[in-house]
Amino acid sequence: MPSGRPAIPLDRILSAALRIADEEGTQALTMRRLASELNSSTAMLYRHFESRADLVLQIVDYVFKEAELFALPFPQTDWRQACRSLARRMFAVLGQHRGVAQLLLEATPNGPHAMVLRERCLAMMLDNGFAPPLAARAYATLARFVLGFAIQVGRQDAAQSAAFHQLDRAAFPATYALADELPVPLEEEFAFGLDLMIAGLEAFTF
Amino acid sequence: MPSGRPAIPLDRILSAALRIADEEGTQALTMRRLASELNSSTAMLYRHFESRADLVLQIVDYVFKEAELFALPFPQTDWRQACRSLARRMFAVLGQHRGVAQLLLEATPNGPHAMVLRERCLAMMLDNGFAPPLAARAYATLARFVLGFAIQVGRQDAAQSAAFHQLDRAAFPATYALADELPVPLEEEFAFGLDLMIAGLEAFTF
DNA sequence: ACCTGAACACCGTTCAAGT
DNA sequence: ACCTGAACACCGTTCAAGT
Repeated sequence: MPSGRPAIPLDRILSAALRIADEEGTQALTMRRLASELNSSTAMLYRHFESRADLVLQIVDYVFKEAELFALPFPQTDWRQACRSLARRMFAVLGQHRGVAQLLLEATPNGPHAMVLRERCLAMMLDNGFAPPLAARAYATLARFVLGFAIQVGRQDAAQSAAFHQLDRAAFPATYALADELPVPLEEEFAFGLDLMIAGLEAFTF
Repeated sequence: MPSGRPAIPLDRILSAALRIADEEGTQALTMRRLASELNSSTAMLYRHFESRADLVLQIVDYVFKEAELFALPFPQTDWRQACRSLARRMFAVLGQHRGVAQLLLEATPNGPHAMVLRERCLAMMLDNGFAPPLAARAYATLARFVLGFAIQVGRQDAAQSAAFHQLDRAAFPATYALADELPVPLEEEFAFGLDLMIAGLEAFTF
């Protein structure tokens, strides 16, 4: 092929990387795998990214932009609903992209989209009468709560549910009695924990 | 050296592995590194562990045993204090051993110690009048909350705190106003979130 | 029986050499 | 200017060969 071949656009690299991470898991996202997916070489990738960690950073920002979390409408009338819907949306997005939550552990998102989202959320809390220290702690805690649960998506043992019914009833009476309720699906744990935290926040806002 | 040299005891391997993971991070815990720490070879490790994942599993169980979480006294008079102290202890243990929380993501702990701990916690909740579905959800959610936060220990950017004071005040008024409160230390986020969840649980227990 | 050295098939990263 | 093939220093895992 002659000399006029264009450089591979960044968007195409990132979407290919995201697809690999989602479909085959984070560990399958290697520089060689990504390069071969693009019919190119690993050295070419180092023209776009300083390192594998840098690639990860750019993928995270790409997802934030794709999800347009920052564009969520905030019904300022009720901070409970605003917090609930934002947290759920964020959890859903991170859960959908398996690899991204794990990547988020390595680098806190300080890209432009994440900053706008934080600003809008903090402003909403202040508008609703949250004292400044409470707003800061509430936002930080909720954000970390979402990430902490999102990172655990898809890690449940399938074989675990049957084990609770085969326990020694005498040694584990309480666990045996709750065998029908265990294990709790992660999504339900998330929703329940979120409701508990919002209910707990009520006590701080009069 | 003659033939009588004994096999390396499992405890010595696991404690060496834990020390490497704690001091140098999970990524430094390679089979070669661990083998050379023991003045041995990688092939020898495969006599004790089926794979690296299996090594990880045994390290997790080793920590549970070391921490003796299952031996915590439960003051059955107050479920709030019992939940609070157990969650804090667990968080502290996991936070202290940097690598272990990360390893816990890969394999839910179903070792004997984890099972005893779960039994005692569920029994305590039932004794305090929790309805069975509530006890199951409360325990599952609290356990996952602890792990979700513990896994984020030690991942904070040191350079981040200064950034909040250098923001464009017009574009980010709320964030700028809260610059003194941000970022919230992870330990404080954990304690605050735990208090919120326990406060939220009050509503379910009359 | 237990361990070793060396091999196999991978990684991330770099760089002289091509067009 | 942009890309490539090949190299370097690593991985986890396996296995014939030693004692």
